Amino acid sequence: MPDLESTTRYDPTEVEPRIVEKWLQSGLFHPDAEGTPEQTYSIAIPPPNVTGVLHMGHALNNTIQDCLVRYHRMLGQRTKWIVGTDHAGIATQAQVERALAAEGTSRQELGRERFVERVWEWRARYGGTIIEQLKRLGASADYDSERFTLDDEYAQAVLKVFVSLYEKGYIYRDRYMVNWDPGTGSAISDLEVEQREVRDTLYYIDYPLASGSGAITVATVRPETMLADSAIAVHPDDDRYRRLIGEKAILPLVGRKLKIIADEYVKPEFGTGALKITPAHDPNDFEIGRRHGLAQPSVIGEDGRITDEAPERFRALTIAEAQRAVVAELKEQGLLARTEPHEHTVPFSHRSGQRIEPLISLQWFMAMDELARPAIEAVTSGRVRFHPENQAKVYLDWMENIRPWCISRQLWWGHQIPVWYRDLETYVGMEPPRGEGWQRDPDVLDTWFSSALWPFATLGWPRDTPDLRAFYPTDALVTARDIIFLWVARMIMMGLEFTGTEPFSDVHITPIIQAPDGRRMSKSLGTGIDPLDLIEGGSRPPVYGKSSGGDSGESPGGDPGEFPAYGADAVRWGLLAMSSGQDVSFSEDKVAQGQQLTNKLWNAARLILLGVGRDVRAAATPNAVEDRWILSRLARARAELAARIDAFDFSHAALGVYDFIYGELCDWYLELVKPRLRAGEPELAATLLYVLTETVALAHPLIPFETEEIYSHIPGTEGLLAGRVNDLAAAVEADAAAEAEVQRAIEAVQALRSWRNMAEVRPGATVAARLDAPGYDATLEHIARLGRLSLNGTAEGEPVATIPIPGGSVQILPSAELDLGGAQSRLEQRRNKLRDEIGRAEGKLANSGFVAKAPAQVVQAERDKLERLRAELAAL
RNA sequence: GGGCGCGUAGCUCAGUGGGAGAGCGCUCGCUUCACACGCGAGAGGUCGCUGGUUCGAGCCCAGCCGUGCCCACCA
Repeated sequence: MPDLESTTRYDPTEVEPRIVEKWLQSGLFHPDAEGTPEQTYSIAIPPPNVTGVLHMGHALNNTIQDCLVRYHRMLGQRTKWIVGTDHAGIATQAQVERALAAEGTSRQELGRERFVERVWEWRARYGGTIIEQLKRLGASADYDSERFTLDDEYAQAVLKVFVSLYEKGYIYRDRYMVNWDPGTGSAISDLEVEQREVRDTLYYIDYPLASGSGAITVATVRPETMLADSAIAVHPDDDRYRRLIGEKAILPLVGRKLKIIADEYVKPEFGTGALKITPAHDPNDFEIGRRHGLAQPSVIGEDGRITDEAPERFRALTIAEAQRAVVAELKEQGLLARTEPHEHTVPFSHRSGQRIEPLISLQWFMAMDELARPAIEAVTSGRVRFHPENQAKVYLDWMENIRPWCISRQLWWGHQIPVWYRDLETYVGMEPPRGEGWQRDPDVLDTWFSSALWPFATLGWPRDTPDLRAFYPTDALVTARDIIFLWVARMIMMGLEFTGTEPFSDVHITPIIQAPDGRRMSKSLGTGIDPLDLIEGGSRPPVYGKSSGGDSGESPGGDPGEFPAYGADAVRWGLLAMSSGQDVSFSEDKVAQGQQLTNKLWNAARLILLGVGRDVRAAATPNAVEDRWILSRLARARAELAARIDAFDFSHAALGVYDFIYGELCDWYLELVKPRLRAGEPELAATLLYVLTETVALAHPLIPFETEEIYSHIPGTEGLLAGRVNDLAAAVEADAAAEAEVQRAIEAVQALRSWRNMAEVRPGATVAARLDAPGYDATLEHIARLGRLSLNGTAEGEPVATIPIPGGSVQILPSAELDLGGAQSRLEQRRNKLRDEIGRAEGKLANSGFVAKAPAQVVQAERDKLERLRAELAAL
C-alpha cells in the first residue's frame, strides 16, 4: 500500500498487479446464473487465437468490452463476460509443425493421433498467454468459466450443428472449384483469400485451326494450364471470330481438338478476344465449362504438381517448372506469338501467403441462402443494430450475395467431420456408426464453423443450462470490421437457426489502429507495438520516435528506445480517446494524456484524503455555491458518460471524464475550496469525500485500477469499487443557478488573469480594485483571491484600467504595484483585435437580410456582443 | 468496377447551419503549502480545391484533387 503522504507520483506498476489479484480473488467476475437475459448483461469476447499474443487491436477491443461490462455491473446488473480462446486450426497447427521441424521431425512422421496430442500439450503450456495478458489489461471477464472451442462440451455442439444442417440438406459434399492453398495443403474459403496486385507475363499462343487454315491466338498468364484446356471461347458478337464458332482448333503440345464456342463472358477488347477455357483451373472457366457441358481435365494436383492427365513429359513437374517447359516448347514450335507484361490481381492465401491454386476438389460445403434470409431480416428490422450504423450496409451487401461456404479443411487440428464411409455408404452422426469397416472422413471443419456457435456453445448449448437461460442472448458484440463476414454474420445465422434468437442485439465495430505512418500495425513491417510494452515499459519500435510534435530532441528522463511504463489505465484511456472514426493512427500522445489524467486524479485524491480526517464520512452537504456547482457538474458528467457509453461513443466518453476531472474538479473546485479545507470545515470534508467517491465511481469503467486503489483509501468504503452499485436514485441533481453563478466567476477570474499577464503586473502583487457588476456576492472572495485583487468596496479614485467581466467590469485603481508603461504594445495589439471584431459584428448587423431572417435570439446575441466589444475597447 | 471513410493549428484529432476547439509541441511568466511528468497566460488555422443552396457554410448539395480500407471472376 503506497504512502499517500510521500507518493506524489501515481505509480501504476506498483498498484496494478496488486489490484488484479484483489479482483480475481473476489469472485466478482463470476456471476451466478440467475435472472433473465433482459435483466442480466452479457458479452461474449471475440475468442483470441490460442496461439495469440495481445496486440493493439485486442487491447482496444477488450478495453471497450471491459468498459461496457464494468459500467453495466455498476448499474447493478448481473454481468457476465464470456471469455476463452479459439483453437485456430491452421495457425495452431502451423505453430506446432514449426516446433516439430526444429526437433527434426514432422506431423507426418508422428501420425495424426500423436500429432494432435502434441498440439494439446503445446496448448497446455503456451495457450494461456493471451488470457494472462487480458487480466493485466484489467479485463473483468469470467475467467472461472474459461472456454475453448475444442473442449469436449463445445465439440458436442459443433457435431450437433453439423449433423442437423446435413439432415436439412444445407451441408453437402461436392466436387467443385475451391481455393487450394498449397502452403497449408488445404482448401480455404473465399474469405481467407486476399487479392494482390502482381506483375505477370501475358503469353499470346497460336492454336492452329483443325481446318488447317491458320490459327486462333489466345492470351493467358498461365500457359501451363493449357494442358487442361477443353475449349476456346469468343464473344458471340465478335465479327473477327463469328465464322469460327463451332469449328475446332488443335491444342498445341497435347494434340487434343478444342471446340470454339461462343460465350457472353468473353471481353472482345481484352487480349485477342479469344479465351482458352480451362475448367479445372480457373473459376470463370469452371462456370463457362458448366454452361457448355465441357470436360474438366485436371493437370495440377493438390500437391502442386502436374498430374498424369498431362502428356508424360510434363508429369510431376512443379507448376513453375511446367510453365518454363511449356513456354520453351511453344517457342520451339513457333506457336508463341508474343509476350507482354501484364499487371493484374491474383488470389493469395491469407493463411500461408502462397498463391492460390484454383482446382476442382471433393469438399464439404454449406448452402447459405436459407440461413441468410432471417439473418438479413434481423438487421433490417433493427433487432440487431450496428454501431456505427453504416456498417450494416456492408453486412447486408455481403449477405444478399452470399455464396456457398467451403467448410472442410485438410488439417488434423480441429473438429473432425462426423462422417463415415464404407464402400458407397455414407453415415453422418454424432456417434460413430455400428459395424465394421467404416472410415471416418479425415478432414476437419473450418475454424469459423465452431466460432459461429460461440455465444451459445460457451453457455452449454445444446443442453438447457442455467447459464444459457440467464445470459443468452448476449447484449453487445465488440469486434473489428475485418471479421464481419467471417464471424459476425455467421454467428447471427447460426444463432437464429439453432436458438431461434439473435445472439446479440448490438454490434459495435471498433476502429482499426494503424501505425503513425498510416500503414497497418504489423510485426513484419516493424510497425507493431506490444501493448504490454506500453503498460509496463518496453522497447519502442524505431518508427515510433519519441513524441511526434516539436523538435526538442532531448527526451527528459527515460531511454528514447523504451516506452515509459504508462500503466494499463493510461493505455486504456488513450485507446478509448483515440478510437473515433473507422481507422485511427496510433497516438502515443493520447496514452501520455491518459497518464497525466491518472497522475492528476491521484494528486487530487491526496489533497482530499490528506486534508480531511479519517473519521469523516462521504455526504453531499453543500455549504457554498461552489459545492452546489461541483455536485451539479458531477451529475451532468454522469449523465453524459451514460449517454456516450450507451451510444458506443467511447472517445467522447474518455474525453468527457478527462474534462470533468481536469477542467472542473481540479482546475476550479479544489482551488476554490482550499481555504475552507485548511479551515477544517466539516461539511466541506464530507462533500469532498462524496465528490471523490462519485468521481472514481464515474471513471472506474475507463480507468479501473487507479480508481479502485483510491476507493480503498476513502474512509468508510467497504469492498471493491468494481462491485459497487451506483445509487443513481440518490444522486444529486443538476443546479442551473449554481452553475451559472460559478461560471461567471470563472470567466471573471480568467479575464483578470489575462489582463494581468497582458499588463505585465508582477505575479505576486495584490492590486487594488473595485467591482462594478451584480451577481458576484457569493463568489467575491474567490475572485479577489484567484485574481489577486484587494476589493475594497468603498475605495474611491479614477480607475487606471477597466476589465470587462460577465455583467459588468472590474476597475483597477492606481497603486504602487502598478506600472502600465511597459505594456503599451500588448495593449495596442488587443485594441486592434477588438476593432477587427467590432467591424465584423457591425457588418453583420448592417446586413438587412441577417436582421430580417435570422432568429431574433441570434440577432440579439450579435448586438450584445458588439456592445461588449465596444465597452472593452473604450476601457482599454 | 462497386462500396465505406478521411482531408480543420507544427503533430494526432474533436467539432452535422449562427462568436474556429482539445492534447502534445512552441512562446512568456510562476520553486502559489495535491501534482514542476505542475500552475497561469499566449502565439499559431484562406477548415483540400471549385461551384451551388442560404441572411449566414468547417458543417448541406454537386464536381474535382489527394489519401486509406473493404468487396468484386476480366484471361
